Amino acid sequence: MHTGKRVLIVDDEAPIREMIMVALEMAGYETLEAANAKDAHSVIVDEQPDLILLDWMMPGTSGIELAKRLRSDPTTKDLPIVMLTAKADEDNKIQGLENGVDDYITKPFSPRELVARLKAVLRRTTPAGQEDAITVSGLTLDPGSHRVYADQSPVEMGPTEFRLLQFFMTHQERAYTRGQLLDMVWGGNVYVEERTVDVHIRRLRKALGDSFGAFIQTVRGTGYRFSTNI
Amino acid sequence: MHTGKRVLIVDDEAPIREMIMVALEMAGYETLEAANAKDAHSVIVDEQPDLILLDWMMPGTSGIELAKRLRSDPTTKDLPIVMLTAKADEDNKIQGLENGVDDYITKPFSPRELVARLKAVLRRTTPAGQEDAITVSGLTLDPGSHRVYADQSPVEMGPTEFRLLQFFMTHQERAYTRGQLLDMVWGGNVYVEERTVDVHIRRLRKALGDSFGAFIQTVRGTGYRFSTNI
DNA sequence: AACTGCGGTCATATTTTTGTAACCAGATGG
DNA sequence: CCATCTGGTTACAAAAATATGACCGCAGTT
Repeated sequence: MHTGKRVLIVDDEAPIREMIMVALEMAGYETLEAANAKDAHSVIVDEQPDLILLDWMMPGTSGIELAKRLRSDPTTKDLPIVMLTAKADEDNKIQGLENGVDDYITKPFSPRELVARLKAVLRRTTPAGQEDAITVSGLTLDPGSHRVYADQSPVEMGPTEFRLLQFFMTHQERAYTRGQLLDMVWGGNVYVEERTVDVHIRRLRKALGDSFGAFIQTVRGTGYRFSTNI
Repeated sequence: MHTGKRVLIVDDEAPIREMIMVALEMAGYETLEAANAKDAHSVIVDEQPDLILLDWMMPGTSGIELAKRLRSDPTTKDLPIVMLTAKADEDNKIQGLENGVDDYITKPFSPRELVARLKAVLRRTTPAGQEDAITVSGLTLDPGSHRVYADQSPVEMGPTEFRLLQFFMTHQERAYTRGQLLDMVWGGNVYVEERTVDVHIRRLRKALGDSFGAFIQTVRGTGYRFSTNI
């Protein structure tokens, strides 16, 4: 079974990370790891995992602190977070849920339980952008067939334009800087000129034609935005 | 483009510092320099740079030592650090990351890569600002989408007008002089005529139309005020 | 090797934005 | 009612940001 989903494990204790990694990899997930909140943040930006498994208690920035930060950043606010905690502390649980954590697992836990919970969280958080086609005002993007339709007729575009459009259609009505788009669409760790974004925006608009291309709006001094509200 | 970000370069070799300074200044950064850890510390305290670029190997206190020290001091623990090292030594990298270094560049490197990495680090360490939309009497300003709505319909305006309105909507019912507005909206250390404010007020009022423009009120002899109380 | 698709960069148009100056008009104070 | 202030408007040129077209190089094909 291959979900291809990537899970980032954040815990300061290496043996625990190791144990979890083994469990998840046996279940068909890919894993990434980080020993502290700061590293975790870098990995998130660079690798864009599908879910993050976060230890509550860590030296330095605590798990809850990191969760809060991820929630407040528009580029990571939809990233599912599952909290790990050593004690079944109800207060923590409440606090965690209030901060938008998606689930909560108390140590010790069985690998079986862990995998089951992750699967549940992923099931209810992913269909948004991964599986189903999105349609807005006659423009349809289907991740399954990897195709885009403008009023039923197929539109040709390159892979980067496709990902860019996919990102925009799943994040409408919000302005993104070129830097943010590079992080989200190109992925971190790649160092390309910000102006390159302009060029791909251009290619995307051209592919979409005048009427649909108008959804991709320039926000002067900031970046771009997808909106059907012209 | 002026980011205004200040980068402190710490390296014992003057030519290297020089080279880096040129590269960064061309990219719009302000630079500071220090030849050793001790000087660096003074500069950090005095000038409070936004990021520090730190050579690994230096006579006296090593870069990693300084990094550790900066991390342990509460006043500097959030200061982003990028390490420079002559050799692509994986061990160093690990050690560096464990000590909370934000990124790591191995010499030799291209100015392009350097600038790109610094930009990426600053991007992920600079916290996001105000995110929630503000609505007053049918006038909505949404920082997220970077849009203004007057009774649901989008209003077009330039970046400066947007910032001006944002300032006003977050500081209502209070008169500001042109000088204060220049400081708060344009930012300090820019020299522009005070009368320029009048022109932007005019543009903002025009964009908002008669009814909403009336919220921007002239306070004769003083400056302007935002108030829904006509 | 020639061809092709794609991504990134650059140089050059084009469009917007911005700051100022000049000129007006209403308010203020004798 | 006049002399002045203070703010309102407009026009305009410089500056900044974005759009666009062309080019180059790298992989994968033919």
